[in-house]
Amino acid sequence: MQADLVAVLVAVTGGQPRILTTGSGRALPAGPFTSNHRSLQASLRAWVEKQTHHPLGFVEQLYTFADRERSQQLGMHVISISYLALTQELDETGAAQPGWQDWYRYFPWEDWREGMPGVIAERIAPALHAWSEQASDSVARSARWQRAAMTFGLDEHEWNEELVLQRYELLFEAAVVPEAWGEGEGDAAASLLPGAAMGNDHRRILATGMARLRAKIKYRPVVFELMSEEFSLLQLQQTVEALAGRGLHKQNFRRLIEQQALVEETGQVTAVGAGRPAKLFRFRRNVMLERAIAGNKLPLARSH
Amino acid sequence: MQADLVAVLVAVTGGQPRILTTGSGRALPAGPFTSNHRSLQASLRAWVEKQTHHPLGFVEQLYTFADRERSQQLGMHVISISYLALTQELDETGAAQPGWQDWYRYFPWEDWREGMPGVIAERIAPALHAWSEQASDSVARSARWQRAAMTFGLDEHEWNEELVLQRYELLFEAAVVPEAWGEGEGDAAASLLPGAAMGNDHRRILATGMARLRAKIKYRPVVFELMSEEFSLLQLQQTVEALAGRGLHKQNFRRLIEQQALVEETGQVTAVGAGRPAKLFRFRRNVMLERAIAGNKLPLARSH
DNA sequence: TTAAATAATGCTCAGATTTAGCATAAGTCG
DNA sequence: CGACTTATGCTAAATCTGAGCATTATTTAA
Repeated sequence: MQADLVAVLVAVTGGQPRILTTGSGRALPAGPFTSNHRSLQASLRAWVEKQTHHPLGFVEQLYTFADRERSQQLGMHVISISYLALTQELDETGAAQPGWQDWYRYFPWEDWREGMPGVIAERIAPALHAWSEQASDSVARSARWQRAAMTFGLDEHEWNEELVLQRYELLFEAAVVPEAWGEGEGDAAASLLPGAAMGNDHRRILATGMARLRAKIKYRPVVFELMSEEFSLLQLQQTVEALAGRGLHKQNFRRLIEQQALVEETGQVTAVGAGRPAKLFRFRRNVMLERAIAGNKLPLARSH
Repeated sequence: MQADLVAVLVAVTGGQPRILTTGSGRALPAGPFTSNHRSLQASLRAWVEKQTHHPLGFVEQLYTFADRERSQQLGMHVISISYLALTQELDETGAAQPGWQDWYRYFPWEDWREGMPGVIAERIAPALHAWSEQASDSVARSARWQRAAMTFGLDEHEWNEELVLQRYELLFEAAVVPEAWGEGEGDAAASLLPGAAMGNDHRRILATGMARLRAKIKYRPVVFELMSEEFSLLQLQQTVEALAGRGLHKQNFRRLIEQQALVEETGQVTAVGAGRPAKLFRFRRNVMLERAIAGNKLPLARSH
């Protein structure tokens, strides 16, 4: 039995959520768990930090799975232990590192910052409707559609940004993502959705990581791991929006951040472009402990 | 490399939260991951169901760890994958199964149903205070006490029932639990707290499971996996209270349950003892899907 | 038979939180 | 200077929560 580590390594650059990939964007970075490390997490940290030249601010285990399919030999399992980790894309010199991709490249339907993405009404809803109709009896048909509608915020249902994994799994079941097809099995291409696929079950792991992060930012101050030392509240908000895939109400966002005393003013203001200059803030790392224990909230009300 | 499965198997019987143990209550049930199963979860399910003669309603992975310490040979790791699973203690005939223990036996300080347990003021607070004082400088001392106070709800701090793991780890660091001591290392016994220890890191795993479950019942309808087919709202409430380790406000509890349409009346009433008979309810399994997707809430306000 | 005692339920209220906007201030740009 | 952009202050309304009062239905003890 062998153990692999797989990482969903997230950064937010220029208001876009990014993940580190390998294999021309078809895989998540992965490596064997080498026994010369004390623990799994230590092993992961060492390995990722060597690749990115950035300390990992936040690391969290996602899920462990063992799939026989993934191994050549029958009866042989590879155990994969997946992690979510937060970092920054650019190194100290601001140089771009290769391999980073926008995560909405893999999940175009997850980005609701500009409202419901066209792909949902144009492609996903019809596909899921067709899938619903394939069910044997009318009860199963309506159950399928119910599920589809709730998961994707169709009909009267609200969009819930945390259901990234459920949505992916639904699309998988409905066989409208290429991963659901075996090797060279039919002309899938025609019926496929936009959104890049990945090898193995890496897109599923990515979905798990996205879901976890979207849930986490609501009650733990992890966003700050993605920010540079000083930032404006708008930058902070845009980072949250990038991750959550939805717009936030600006005034309420600010109120909550300041109310919880998560940040302090640096005294500086932004030098740049148009509009009134924004005050700069820094994260009060000293509240880390309290908040990590007590919990905190980020507002996720809709915007506009 | 070898993989073990460890299960925190929870039931609530007679208003008490119970866990399945082995080795005279010194260990959690564990077994090797056998390769003749498709997945980890399938393997765990099969194995536990054989032991308990109960289908597992709810299974969730907790954490995977690899500790060199746990293995004899240097450089050899055993990977342990821990799970939380919910079931019922009694089999169909109502016969008691061996090995079940009250979980507060291992964590007496976690049961606040009758208010703050005496052990906190009498033993834990003094021990943690002493530990704080051992720190080198005054900043570290006050940081230690701050942490202790927040974690255990001392001073002005609120008790947070979800911090089971943090509390255990704090006690471990302060070396007031026997697991923190090496084999036969000194007369620990004198300074030890009430609360049964476990072998390996099983008490830590149990703490992880308790914490996860306490968090989960607040937003997923998992309590129902622990109930029998029909139940009164008081029984339901007492089950939640048993898990959460705190009392709830009865009227508010009912309001939330009914408001969310999680249950439906069976038309029956309880036959038993004192007081006005209670209506019996059953869980509306058909809302399982919606709720599993949409989330739901259990109230956890204090009672009295 | 009646007075506790025990539970179940119905309702109300005040305070806190959340959502959605309005209004204004302080800059940049053409 | 006027249009435009972004930052910020404030508030009203709706909802959610925590607490507690009051009443009803049964069992048990006096």
